[in-house]
Amino acid sequence: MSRTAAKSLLLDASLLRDAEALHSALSGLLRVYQFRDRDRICCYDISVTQCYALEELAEKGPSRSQSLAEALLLDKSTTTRVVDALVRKGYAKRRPDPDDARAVILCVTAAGRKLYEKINRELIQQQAELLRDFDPGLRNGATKVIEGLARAAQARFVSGVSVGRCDPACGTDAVAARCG
Amino acid sequence: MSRTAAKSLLLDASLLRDAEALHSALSGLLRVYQFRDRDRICCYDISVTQCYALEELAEKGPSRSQSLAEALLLDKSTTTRVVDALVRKGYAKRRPDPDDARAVILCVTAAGRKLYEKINRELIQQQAELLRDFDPGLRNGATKVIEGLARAAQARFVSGVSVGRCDPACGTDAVAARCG
DNA sequence: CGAGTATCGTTGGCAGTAACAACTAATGTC
DNA sequence: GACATTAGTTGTTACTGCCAACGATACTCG
Repeated sequence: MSRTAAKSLLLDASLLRDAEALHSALSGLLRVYQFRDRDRICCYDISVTQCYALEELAEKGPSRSQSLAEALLLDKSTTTRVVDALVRKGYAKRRPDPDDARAVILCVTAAGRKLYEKINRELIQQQAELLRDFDPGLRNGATKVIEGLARAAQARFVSGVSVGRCDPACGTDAVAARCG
Repeated sequence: MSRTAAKSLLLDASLLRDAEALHSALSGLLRVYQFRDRDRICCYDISVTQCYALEELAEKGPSRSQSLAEALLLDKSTTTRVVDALVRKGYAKRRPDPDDARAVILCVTAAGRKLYEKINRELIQQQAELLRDFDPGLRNGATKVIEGLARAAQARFVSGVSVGRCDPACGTDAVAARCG
């Protein structure tokens, strides 16, 4: 055990350096892409979150409100309101669930699918322009790396029990507010 | 030119596939990390955007409101309000700019720096845990890829003239709202 | 069966995010 | 010194996101 501990300590220095670099790089990436999404998606008729919801419904098919919330990592109340907006704008609709009178089935309308596909095409087109400057061999690798990172982050940050989060180790003092 | 065009067409198929895969992977990554940030940062006393602002001021030093807005890719009015919150909570302060009576100099307070460093340490620690499962050779590569992607996206999505965005080619019809 | 409990989704309330437009005050420019 | 420009703030609107409370339905077990 002491050997392992020593080794782990040795690794820690470089690991922390890497973690810091990754953190910094990811911050930048997130910022730019959030900006891009605001900028592009909001040129149309819906907000970014609304578009994510539309995407989820369009790609994965009809869904209950709760599973949509889980997929989007949103609170159920937020999901209700996001769907409200989509319904109001005619891009989604709610149907009663025949199996459970409490639940609703959410699905996209034809207009919703059309809009989603249009936005999606544009976003992908933008990625294509960006990738065009990359070495073809790197392109695939980049996606692989992102996917791996996303998977790892999903597993680690979105605590196993699906919705429950903020494990006891969260922060050290001012945790009370949201994690109490 | 026709040869180039033909070649470009040939490339387009694989390029589009790659773009689609990247788009999808990035969507997931963004979603998980946004969730993580909400979850971790909001355990403390500030919101995600407020933390980004704090970070910018702590890492890059005092700054005018406008350059902070540019760095965060936010509207100047949003920036004003984000800073309002930080000032109210005692993490930042505004000082008059001796060179220009219209401008203000924004800087973090000691409490602000302390809070930022604490949050930052935690976020980096989380990345380290995540990276621990990665092959050491891959770790560095991952960061490189993310950095490259962020740079390319910055250059491409954040149109050259710093703040001006939504070029004429944006979307095709419903552009009016924000880009008119 | 029927009381108690759990779950599904909605609503209310609050703070924050984000944009555009209009505005004030200070600078520049001619 | 008039006129446009720039820096930052404020007003307005819509959306995000959380927690808590609620009504309605479903489950459970005595």
